[in-house]
Amino acid sequence: MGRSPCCEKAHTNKGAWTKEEDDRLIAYIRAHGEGCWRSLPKAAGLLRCGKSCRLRWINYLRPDLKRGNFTEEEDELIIKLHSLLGNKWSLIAGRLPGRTDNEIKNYWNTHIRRKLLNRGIDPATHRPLNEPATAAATAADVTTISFTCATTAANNNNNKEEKEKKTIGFACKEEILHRQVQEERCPDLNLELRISPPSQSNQPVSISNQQLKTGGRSELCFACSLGLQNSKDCSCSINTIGGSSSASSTCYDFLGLKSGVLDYRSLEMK
DNA sequence: AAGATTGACAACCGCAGCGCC
DNA sequence: GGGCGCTGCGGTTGTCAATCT
Repeated sequence: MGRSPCCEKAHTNKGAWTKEEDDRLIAYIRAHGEGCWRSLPKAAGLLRCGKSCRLRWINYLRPDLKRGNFTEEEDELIIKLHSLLGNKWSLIAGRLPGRTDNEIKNYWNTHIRRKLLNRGIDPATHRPLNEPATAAATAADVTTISFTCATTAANNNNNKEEKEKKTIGFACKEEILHRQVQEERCPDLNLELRISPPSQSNQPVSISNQQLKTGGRSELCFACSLGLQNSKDCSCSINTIGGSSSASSTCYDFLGLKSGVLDYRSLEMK
């Protein structure tokens, strides 16, 4: 097929950004706003590709960024989120205001990995390093969780679902296992994780403890189940455009953003 | 003091998803 | 429905400073 390159590499700068380039980028975005990264460099008079401009802005120049060291609370929150989400740095960053996915990814690789290893915890599986192989393998499997139960009946031949199975999703059996693992790991951690299949209300699958209590509401999309009910990814029927309050309030509260369950300052870690 | 090694983090690369035509 | 372009994401690399030998 052959996609055109994102920029004319021969005429673009690479490497570290200069103060002047930063100033130009900031001035342009202040005047015109974010977006249209491909045409931005030319319009702003920068010899950079749009991708580079976007990265520079998002990771270092955005005014709402919180620079400086990570706090102990942030450390522990990252660990908890990583145990749930894996290397979904953008999702993790979304729970840490002022932090970027790149920053968190780097911090994880340089600090937290070592910290967990020092604690005798495998940073990939969040299980003890001396865990028997079978248990470790089980935990590793849990990091790749799927919609299998929710979708196999109706969507056996759905390629998209197959892809989701390979990436991230939640299966009923595996979800329960995941929750059990989570509880073992962090017995004091209450993330109010409520996951259910996307718009498969007639299938009694993926029932969390909370759902058992409430009768198992399950009409929400995957985005909603991740607490992204107002995101562009939300496709569930209850999240209508215009966002009636009843619709959005019906969505689950992954990680307790709305309910405040995930007030990490109140979380205790051993 | 100088070279080697390690650590931290900024930046790049390639791919996938999505929307538009 | 399929091609194309844009954007965002995650993995990897590059660079520089600090530390070690």
